[in-house]
Amino acid sequence: MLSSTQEPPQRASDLYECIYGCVCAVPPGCVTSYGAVGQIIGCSARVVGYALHHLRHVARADVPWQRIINARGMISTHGNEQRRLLEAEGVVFDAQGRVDWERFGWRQDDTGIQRQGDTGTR
DNA sequence: ATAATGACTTTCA
DNA sequence: TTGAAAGCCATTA
Repeated sequence: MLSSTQEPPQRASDLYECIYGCVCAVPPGCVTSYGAVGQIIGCSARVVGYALHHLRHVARADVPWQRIINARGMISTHGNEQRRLLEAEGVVFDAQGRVDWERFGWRQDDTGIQRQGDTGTR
């Protein structure tokens, strides 16, 4: 698999594996959003969040759940703690506690920057 | 089987 | 600009 970081989900449990695979595919020092992963694997953002939350129920230290933040580039829950971990990864937060998608916003097709003048201000 | 929940997203006021 | 409500889909009870 050259680029397929995850395979099509055959079952609900496999769907979680897809999500974990996609999260694991995120390089260190980068962040992505729930919706982004949801679009990549083909499910809603809520499911991604639910899957990541399920990580607490299982031992999945291999999954950098910290790199997954909400669409606004901010952290919803466990803010301060997760933010500290991301900073340890090399991610920088601005005064508003937001991350610059221009620099850290990772996508499956990060082979090039393809964003369109989005300054990150939504 | 149905109902409720949830680490989200987007839109309207 | 910020704030609140609805929509979304899978999991769990």
